[in-house]
Amino acid sequence: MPQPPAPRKTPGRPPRISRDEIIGAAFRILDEEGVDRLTMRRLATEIGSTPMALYHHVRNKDELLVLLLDDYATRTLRRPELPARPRERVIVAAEAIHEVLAACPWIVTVLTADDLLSKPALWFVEQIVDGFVDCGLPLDQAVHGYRAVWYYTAGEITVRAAAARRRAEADRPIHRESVFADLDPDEVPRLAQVADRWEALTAQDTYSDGLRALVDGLAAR
Amino acid sequence: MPQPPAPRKTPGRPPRISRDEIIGAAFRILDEEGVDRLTMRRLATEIGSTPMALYHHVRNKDELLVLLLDDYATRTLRRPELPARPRERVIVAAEAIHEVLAACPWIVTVLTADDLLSKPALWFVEQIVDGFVDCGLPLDQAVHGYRAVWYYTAGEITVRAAAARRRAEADRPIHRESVFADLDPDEVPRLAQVADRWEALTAQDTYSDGLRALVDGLAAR
DNA sequence: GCTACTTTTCTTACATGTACAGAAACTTAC
DNA sequence: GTAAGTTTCTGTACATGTAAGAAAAGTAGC
Repeated sequence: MPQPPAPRKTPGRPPRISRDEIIGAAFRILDEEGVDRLTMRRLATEIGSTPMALYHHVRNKDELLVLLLDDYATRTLRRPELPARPRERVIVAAEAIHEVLAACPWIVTVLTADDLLSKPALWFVEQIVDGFVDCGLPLDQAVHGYRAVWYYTAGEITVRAAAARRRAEADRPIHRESVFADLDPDEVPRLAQVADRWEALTAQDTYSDGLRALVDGLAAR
Repeated sequence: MPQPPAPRKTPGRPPRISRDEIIGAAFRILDEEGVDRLTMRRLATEIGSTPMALYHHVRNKDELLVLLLDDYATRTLRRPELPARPRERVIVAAEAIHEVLAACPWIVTVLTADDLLSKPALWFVEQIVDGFVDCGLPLDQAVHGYRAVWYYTAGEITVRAAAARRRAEADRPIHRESVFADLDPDEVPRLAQVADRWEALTAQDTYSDGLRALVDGLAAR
């Protein structure tokens, strides 16, 4: 004879939805309809509930996005083969994080809201800190080194995402153009020199180059 | 005899408010009541107009904030004495930008929306690019160097602002604590080692240290 | 004067995140 | 059974940014 599915022991009204269900539905919406369609109302109807019911499982929309990122990272982050040289280890670990984050631009609004110290990322943070220690840095400085790498990485992602968003809304008169339009070659000669190539130059992906420079500089202390 | 204030020649309904007036009022509100009170409605009543009238002088709220930042930077940015050594020049210029931005946390939402290529900042960008060129970098690499510095700077500001915001809302169970609560010393030994000092370590201001490392690494190419 | 045109302002309306106040659906104690 | 307590859910309401269109206030040509 079939039992009642799970004889609950906790008091109170039994939940009809769960945090996992919310995250799953949110991810579906994100995937199929884009980040703009991911609203609390849309999400509620997706799981057959009401907007405010969500707030019993998630503090607010930002936390939901953080949880989504956690979930995504857990499924996506694969621990790479780490090179033996500590400096390379730092770089590979940072690049792995960067790669995952760069692939999901929707987290940008939350990227800074929590500094990516989610559990799946901890191993990578460990590798970075440990790599710096193996480079000869004292532990405290190694942590600061990780912070510097994180600042650089988070900045790259957010700035690049903003640039992409700006390109997408091509109708607006691009701010940069107007600034670059009348550069005074006496005042800012270098900028005037590259003005026409600025767009192309800044479109290049130089994350790894900058990262290596940063790590080199940090390890050389 | 007093003339009618300015015999207009342009057709159309004469404007009752100006962009400058909007920015001025916005700044007053920002200063006196904080960024949370700076809403389009509040701003409209401040200058005796209606919310939608603002939109004829400003594309949207983000652009308003960018304009505000421009205005603020124009009044605040003072060109510092630049050292002779190119590497130091880059650092001083970057620190000047950082100092101004760090002082007004309200721009964080816009920081990335436009990459600070506003006119008052151009001189500083020039100094950074020129400093890298004088370090021996080809012009293209110098521009990339500036980008790296900007990524690092923007990241530092936004991440730090987010951390401050999080500290301000001290009621919520801080995410970081829960992540750091049960660190497995076998899995992440370094992190477990610094877990109790993490908060203090990351609260330190290490912007300049990281910047120097980055610039050193970039200049060494 | 009047009409056409232009530019700015105002009114109304909507989507969004979320606060707040109960109502609903359980368990436990009697 | 009933009462108390706890947790989850629902309904309503508000502040916000802003889209769309109507109205207002001018100029230019007649």
